[in-house]
Amino acid sequence: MKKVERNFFEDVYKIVKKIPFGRVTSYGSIAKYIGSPQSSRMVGWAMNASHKIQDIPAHRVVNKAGLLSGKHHFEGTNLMQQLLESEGIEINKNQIVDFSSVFWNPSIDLPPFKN
DNA sequence: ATCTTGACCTAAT
DNA sequence: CATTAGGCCAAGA
Repeated sequence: MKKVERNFFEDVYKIVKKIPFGRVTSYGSIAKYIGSPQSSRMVGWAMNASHKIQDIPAHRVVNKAGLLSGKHHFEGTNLMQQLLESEGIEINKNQIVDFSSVFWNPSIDLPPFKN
């Protein structure tokens, strides 16, 4: 058995994979769902490491303000925005339009924290 | 082993 | 409104 990633990262990946099409969520919400509401930075780190993993729609994860804080980590300058727009999400100035409508809260849509 | 940085969030000043 | 500080955990130098 090989444990390349910590349990924390795996949990993050699981949730990110479960983000529905055309929806987005925030780092903090994921962290909170896992049980560490103040470990949102780690979610970002998990995303940073997710570039080598497939099935990780990191473009669907933004910050709490609906700002594409991680767009600079994608290829090009606006790949993240294009991916989101291709899912029907409007973006203006790196900020998701009507963020509340497309926001997807794992704590609500998914069952309570279970491993 | 220590120190710094990081795709964050909240609260305080 | 801008800035600071605290918190969380991991990876790189």
